[in-house]
Amino acid sequence: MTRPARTPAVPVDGVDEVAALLRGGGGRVSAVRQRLLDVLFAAAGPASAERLAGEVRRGGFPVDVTSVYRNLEHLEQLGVVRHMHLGHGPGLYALTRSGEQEYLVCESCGSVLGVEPERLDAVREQIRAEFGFAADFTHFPISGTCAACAADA
Amino acid sequence: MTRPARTPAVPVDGVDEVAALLRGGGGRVSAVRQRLLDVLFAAAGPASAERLAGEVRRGGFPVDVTSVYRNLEHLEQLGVVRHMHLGHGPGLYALTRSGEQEYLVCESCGSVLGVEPERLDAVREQIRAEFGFAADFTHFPISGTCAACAADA
DNA sequence: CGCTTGTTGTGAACCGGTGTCAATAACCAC
DNA sequence: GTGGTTATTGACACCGGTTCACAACAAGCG
Repeated sequence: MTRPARTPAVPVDGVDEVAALLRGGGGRVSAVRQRLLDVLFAAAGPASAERLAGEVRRGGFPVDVTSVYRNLEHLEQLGVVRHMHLGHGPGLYALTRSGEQEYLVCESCGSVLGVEPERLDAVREQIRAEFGFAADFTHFPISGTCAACAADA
Repeated sequence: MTRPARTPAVPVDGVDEVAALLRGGGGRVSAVRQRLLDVLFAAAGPASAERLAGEVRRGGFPVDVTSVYRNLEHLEQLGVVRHMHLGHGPGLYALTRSGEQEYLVCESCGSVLGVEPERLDAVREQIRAEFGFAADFTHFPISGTCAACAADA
C-alpha cells in the first residue's frame, strides 16, 4: 500500500520560473500550461481542477478538464503544486509558492483555515510523543468545529 | 454549508438490542438488516459498504450495495453505526459499539490506528488554545507517517 | 524546415455513491 | 390466521470526480 513519495515543495515566484523547471525536465511550455499557471498564480486559495479549468476558459481559452488534471499532476511532481482533500468534494490544488501550508476545516460550515506549519509544531510534537506518529496536515486537514460554529451551536 | 448534526453514539452489545431500537423508531427488522448487523458485529474494523455487502453475500444471502448503503445510513442515524473517511478510497463503516473512536492513518502504508478519544484530549486542547478550534478525529483521521514507515524511510 | 516526442482533445470507462420506482415482505390489528 | 399498511428491497439509471486510450497536434530541437 505504499504511495509514491511526496516531492519536496519547490516554491516559485512566477510563471517563467516554472517554465524553466519544465523545460529543464524535458517538458514543454504549452499554451494550456501557461494559462493554467497564470490562473494558479492569480488564485486566492486552493481550487478544484474543474474550477481552474473554468478560470482558464473564462480567459477565452477552451481547455479540457482532463488536460488540467494531467497538468496539475505534472506540476505536483515538480513540487510546484500540491493537492489536498479538505473534507468531502473534489480535491483542491494550490501552488507551493511560499512553502507548505497546513489546514483546519470546519465540518459544520466548511470554512478553511490555512496556517504555517510552525503553528502546529506543538501539536505534532504532542502526537509524536503519544503515538510515535508524524502528523501532517498538508494533504488531509485537521477536521472539527470552528469557533464561530461552536459559539452558535 | 451546515451539515446535519451528528447523532450521538449509541453503543450496543448485540443484534437484538439494535432490533429493539429499530422497532422502537417505527423501523423493521428485515433479513438484510439482520445479516448486515451480524457482519458488522463480526467485523475486525471499519469496512466499506462494498466489503460489507460482500460479506453478507458470502454468507449465502444475495444483497444489493444500494440496500447496504441505505441500511448503514439508517443505522448511523440511530447512532449505532458511524462512518469515517480514512484517506482516499471509499468511506468506512463501523459500529459505535464501545463509544467513539478516533483514528490515525499512515499515508505511506495505509495502516490505521484507532484510539480512545481521551488519548487525544491534550492534542485537542492544544489546538483549541492556538486556534479556538474543536478538533475531532472520528470522521476524518489524523494523517501522517507511522513510526514503522518513518523508520525505514 | 522538418522531425521527434511531449501534450492535447475526445470519448469512453471507472469508482463511490444517490435517486427512482415498482415489487416485496415486516409488522400490526383484527 | 388473514388482510392491510407501509418500510424495505432490488434493479437500474444517473451523478460527480477522476483516469485511461488513442489519434491529432504542436513545442522545441537539429
